[in-house]
This record gives sequence, structure tokens and C-alpha cells, in this order.
Amino acid sequence: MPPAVAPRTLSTAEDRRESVLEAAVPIFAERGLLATPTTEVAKAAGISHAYLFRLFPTKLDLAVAVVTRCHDRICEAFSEAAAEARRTGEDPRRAMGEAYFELIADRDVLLCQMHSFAAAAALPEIREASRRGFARLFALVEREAPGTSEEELGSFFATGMLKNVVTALGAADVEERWARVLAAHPAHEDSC
Amino acid sequence: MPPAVAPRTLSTAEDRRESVLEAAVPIFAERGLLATPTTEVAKAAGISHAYLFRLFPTKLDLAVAVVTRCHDRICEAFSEAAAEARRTGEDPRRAMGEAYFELIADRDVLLCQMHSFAAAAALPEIREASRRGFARLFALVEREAPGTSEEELGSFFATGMLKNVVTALGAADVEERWARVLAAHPAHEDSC
DNA sequence: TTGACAAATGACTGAGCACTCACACTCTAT
DNA sequence: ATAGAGTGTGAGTGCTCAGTCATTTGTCAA
Repeated sequence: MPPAVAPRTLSTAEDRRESVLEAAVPIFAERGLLATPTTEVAKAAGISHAYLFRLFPTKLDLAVAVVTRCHDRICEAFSEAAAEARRTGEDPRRAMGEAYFELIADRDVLLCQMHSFAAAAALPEIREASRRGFARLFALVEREAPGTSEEELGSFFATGMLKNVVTALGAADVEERWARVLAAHPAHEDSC
Repeated sequence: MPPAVAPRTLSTAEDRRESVLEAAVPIFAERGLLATPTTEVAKAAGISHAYLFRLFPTKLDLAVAVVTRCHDRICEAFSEAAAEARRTGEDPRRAMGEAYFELIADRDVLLCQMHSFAAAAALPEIREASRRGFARLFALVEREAPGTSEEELGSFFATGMLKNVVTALGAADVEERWARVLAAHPAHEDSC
């Protein structure tokens, strides 16, 4: 609503879109961006299938919104962790890493993100959304942890991507050497 | 072929399965394990849809075979690179990293792998196949690059997972700082 | 030749799915 | 009251797709 004319409450349609996204994230996480039926999203959001398409004209529009929402959540978690670290004098980079690990523990955000990366190659709209998300995240880390070298930034994101896979595979439940070693990484927790 | 009984040529059905897998990898790479229609796989493999289901009883069976095939390819590339490095006196770990980077350049194997990781959470059969693949790969690296510390193993695989995402997002085509920095990682190329 | 078995297919089926349309209902401003 | 805009839905429509079945074709041994 660009003009300041309306002093009234938020548009209900906008609220609906919000709650639909909230409901959609775990569903897309399960089956992926293409294989998730919109009927299930509508059911989970408690609205009719027809109305879902009034709110999001196509399934792809919905998928893009879901991916963007996931990146929003990660950015949010990083910001909060960094602010907290600044307050307590902790290392902000490490705080963000830990916040990420906590965030992906519930797997919904994690899996949406992984599905979006995998689908990015085939769907330009998803690719753009994923790139935007990564760019925002990268800028945020650089801003909140100033003085981090390019080398360290690379390691930071590499570790995050490994955590993604390790979590998606449920390595914590596997009693094998590869799972133990990779789940424990990084073990050092200081510079080299 | 475990028993030495049959001195005759390979079963033709087995050959077909091979060529179907070969054709299926790029197709699953595009749309993912769930959203790829079996009709397209059959068409690409040059067989009827009906016969596809004789060769692979369900779509999930086919998907598991495709995932396994991708891990086979990676293992193969690693083995060859390590053997070559042993011959020339190069660092085998670095050789394997480079071989991986070359392998995923064509994206088919890469994308199948990423789709499988994302789908692993929801599909137990895919999860098992992915874990098996990761386990094989890990063991291979440990065997071919003996003396590698757990820390280094973690970094090795973390870098690989970052390369996956960077490649899937086509970061090489993006003129932004995040893309440049992450695509360049790791820049050091020696121990710390 | 024939019998037997494996390879292979065309033509279905039944379910699910993205998306639409005509039609309510519910506000609020006049 | 009532018009008009926005919220919301039931009932489709036409298509796609996983999986099946009856049948044909190819191969080879006796």
C-alpha cells in the first residue's frame, strides 16, 4: 500500500499470504518445489485450493515466495545472533555459525533451501531467488563480522553447506566413521 | 556376475538397464527425483514406457539406481585421479578435488546428487543410497590420501559441498562479490 | 518346425493435479 | 438500504502420469 491514505488495518489478503507461506514451508521441504501438490498447501493453510491461486497466481510464484521466505529466516537468525554476540563480546562469526546450526535443526528451512539449490539449475526464477538469498546472506556476514578474510568467508560458507548435507542425511543417527567425522567438523573452533 | 557358470554374453536386459540409467541421469538432474516423469526417461532411453517398468518395477527403484550410478561416477573419477597422482607424485587429495570440480562441470552428476540429498529426508530408500554413496566416497578418500587428518577431511568435503552449490547457482556467471569469493575458494592451496 | 522363454510394445486405466469460473459472503462508504 | 470492492469457495476441466495387461516379436535349443 504505497499511499499513506489508509490508516486502517493490514490488508487481510496480505495476512493470508503470510500464513500460507508459513504453512507452505514445511510442505515444500518434504517434497520439493516441483513435486509438492498445491492442494496440500491449501489444505495445510486452511484455505480453498481456488483461493490459493488468487493469492499466488501460479505454483512457481508460490515456490519463489517460499524460497525467499527461507532466506529471510536465515538472515533474521544471523542478525539476531550477531547482535547478541556484539552485546556479549563473543565472536560474531562463530555466533552466526551456531545460530545456523540451530536453525537447520528443525529441517524445514534447511530442506527448502536444498531443494531450491537443486532446482535452481532448471528454473530461472528459483535461481534468481537463490542467488539473491545467498548474496544477502554473504553481505550480512561481511557486515556483522568485519575483518573476515575471503579465505575465512569461504570456509564459513563451505562449513555451512557441509552441515546442510550432513543434517539432511541424518548423519547424527549413523554409527559410521564418515558420519562422525563430518558431523564433528569443524573441530578446531579457532584460527589456524 | 558372481558365479563362473555362464560363459555367455551379458544378458540383454542388463545392458538395457545400463543404457536406461545412462539416459536417466541427465533427465533426473533437470527435474529432480520425484518430479521427473518416467515417460521422459523411457523416451530418452529409446524404449517403451511399459518396458521401463519391466526393467525397474517402480519409479523409486529407478531413482535409487540413478543416485547410486552418480556416486559410482564420482568414486570412479576419484580413483582415477588418485591413481594418476600416485604415478606423477602429486598430492592425491588435491588431485581428487580437482577431478571432482571437473566432473561436476557438466552438472548432471552434480544435480542428481543435490536432488538426492534434498530428497533424502523424505525418502528412506534415497537416504540409504545417499549415505552409502557418501560412505564409499569418504572411505575412498581416506584410503587414497592416507595421513589426512579428520580436520582436513572435513574441510575437503565442506569445500566440495560449497562447490556443488556455487556450481548449481551458476556463480561463475554472476558479477558480484559473493560469487567471486565463493567460486574462488579455496584460494590458498596449501596447508595452514 | 516347433516349443519355450525372454524382449518389447500399444493401448489402457485410474488417480492426481494445476488452474478456472461462476457464484456467494462480508464488509464499509455513501 | 445498497453499491462496490475485496475475501472466499464448490465444482469442475483437461491434462499428465505411474503402473498394468494382453499381445507380438525375436532367439535359440531340440
